[in-house]
Amino acid sequence: MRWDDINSQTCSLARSMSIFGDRWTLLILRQIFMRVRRFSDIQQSLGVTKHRLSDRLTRLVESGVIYKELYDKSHQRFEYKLTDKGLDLYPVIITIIQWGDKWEADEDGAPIEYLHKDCGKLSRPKLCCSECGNEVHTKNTIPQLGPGITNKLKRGEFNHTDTKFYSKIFDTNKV
Amino acid sequence: MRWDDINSQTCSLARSMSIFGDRWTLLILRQIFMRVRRFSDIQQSLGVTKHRLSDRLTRLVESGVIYKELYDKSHQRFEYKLTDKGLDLYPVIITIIQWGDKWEADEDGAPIEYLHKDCGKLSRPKLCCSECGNEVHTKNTIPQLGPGITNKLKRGEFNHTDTKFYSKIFDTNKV
DNA sequence: CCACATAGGTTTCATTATGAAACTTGAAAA
DNA sequence: TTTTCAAGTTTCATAATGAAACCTATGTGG
Repeated sequence: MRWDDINSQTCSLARSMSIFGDRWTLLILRQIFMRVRRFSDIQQSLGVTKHRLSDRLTRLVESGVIYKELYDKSHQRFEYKLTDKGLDLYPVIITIIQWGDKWEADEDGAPIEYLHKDCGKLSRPKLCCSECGNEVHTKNTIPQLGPGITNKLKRGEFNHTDTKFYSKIFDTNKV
Repeated sequence: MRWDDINSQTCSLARSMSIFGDRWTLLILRQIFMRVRRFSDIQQSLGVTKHRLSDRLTRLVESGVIYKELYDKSHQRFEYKLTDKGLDLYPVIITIIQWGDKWEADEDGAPIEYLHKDCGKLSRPKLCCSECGNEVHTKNTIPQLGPGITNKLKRGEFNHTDTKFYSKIFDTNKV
């Protein structure tokens, strides 16, 4: 299956991967979160080639994750800033960093720590239930078919790729 | 910069990307979380080529995210299961799915919903502070240099790549 | 017993994606 | 006037990926 075909699937993870499922995109976004917002600053700090960076930034603008803002009119130069859609990637980046801190850091510990303004303490953010506030993990959640699938099934619009994708997980005939 | 060089950086995000920063790895792990654990089941459900799948599974085993468990002795066949390190990727996958549900789903809504056993309600997990429990987002957190950097700086072991990486974000001379 | 099927791969080869380095462009600083 | 700089683009070699055929050790139906 090709890159561009993946995001046609009815799967939020697959669609997300079609936007930032590569080596660089999340690193670029992290720099932007950290206020490294100009082309050459991002390029030099990450060691990504200009070619690749240019391509990734274009794609991120196209998918509405970042936008360009003029900061030097005479040179027509831009800073890259996060849209609301991009700002919403903060939990994704933090969660991955948390995992890396725990499982891939060396003996020295976490490279960066996060101070939470609300309480003034160093925070290790956790994933919590929106309803009861308890921590969420594999063992205490049950995935079930949502409207994105059941509606399509009712209308008979569930395609072959999606059927193969979900039939191993759910009994899609039982809806 | 090459793929294999990235994870030598002192950055938890970069190191994580060197493990699952590609189109397929997180999709494969998601299937394993969803109990799709055999080679051909994963392969057919995702539409990934056998070649790629074989390669990705090998890498995930090597990096300690999954392990092989014999389920058919005469055929020497294995299921792929998550280690503790792999199970800890659940928040990463859920957080990305949440983002995809919000920003990339079609009108029908989320393909899959998650029932939280603790409270019996459909949950939209959020990132919360480990100390005070309040939600964590860009605006209310302050990143600061952690021991993973300061210790190396004190010992003079901070390399050129890392310096370039962090100097745009922090004043690493001030430590 | 023979032909065929099945799971879980590996091999081969064409296509894409990526990296490295040189080139471009327009303005400004020395 | 020459040089520098930011922000790219172009070119070309190398690496990653996809598609499809092949392999191997069972198991099954006739």
